[in-house]
Amino acid sequence: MTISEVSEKYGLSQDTLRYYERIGVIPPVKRKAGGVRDYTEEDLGWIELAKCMRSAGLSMEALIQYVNLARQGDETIAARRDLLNDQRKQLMKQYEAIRAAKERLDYKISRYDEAMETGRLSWDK
Amino acid sequence: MTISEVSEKYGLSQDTLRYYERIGVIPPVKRKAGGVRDYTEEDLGWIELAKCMRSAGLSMEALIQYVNLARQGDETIAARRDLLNDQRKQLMKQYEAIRAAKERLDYKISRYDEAMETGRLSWDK
DNA sequence: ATAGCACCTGGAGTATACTCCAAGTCAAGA
DNA sequence: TCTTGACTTGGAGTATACTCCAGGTGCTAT
Repeated sequence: MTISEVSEKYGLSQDTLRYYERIGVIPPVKRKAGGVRDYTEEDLGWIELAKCMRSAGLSMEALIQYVNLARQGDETIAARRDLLNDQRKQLMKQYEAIRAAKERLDYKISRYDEAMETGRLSWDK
Repeated sequence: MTISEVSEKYGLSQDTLRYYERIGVIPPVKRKAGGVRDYTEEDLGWIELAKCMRSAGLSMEALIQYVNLARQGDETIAARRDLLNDQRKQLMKQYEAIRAAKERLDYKISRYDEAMETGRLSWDK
């Protein structure tokens, strides 16, 4: 699969795909004649993983570490599991922060909806 | 309340508090003699709101817009409600992204936990 | 009165994550 | 053969959100 097809498929720019590979967020992609990238199914798996985790807010650094460990083989299984657990913890914190903010927004919005009838908003918190 | 007390109370650096005020994430804080900031309860409310929304990932720009509208009075009630609704939508998207990533992490972690017993990991997705 | 400390401002510097660009390679069609 | 277009690399530039710093002011305790 070419870079333009992968870019299309995942909604990531070609620059971003090359950047991810350059810094190690995904492992190196094999090239065909002329040095042109030819993405395999496995490459696509890494890209999808990176996209999923990035969209949830995981840092590039965490992804790079995970890829580095994965490339070192089975001795790093425990380290990888620990890394994933750490990231899961981060994610749960972020989840809670969003839940709290959403609750606050819902409260404010309900007050604004009321205010739309009276034309003014007397108290704000 | 002084800036050092506010910094302590909310876990935001003094630099960050001054920065938030400078760019308009919170409205201007009244000064006492010598130009020193003296935060009121209302100021603290704005800071807490900013902290809550920032921790959930809302952009500075959205907060600045909200503060600007709020400072213009009751004519902007509808605009503020719309802005809050937009931000709520963003938040729900982020919530879903995190949920999906967490699910994927949970799956991977469970496979790693299994692999800890056999010492290797045969398949990865 | 003077040393020390908390505070002030304006501006420069940093980290993260892209995003853009120049200059070059290569394969395919006119 | 020549041009076109997709691809390559290395490096520079950008946006966001801080974070740090120099130089200065003013209250307070000795």
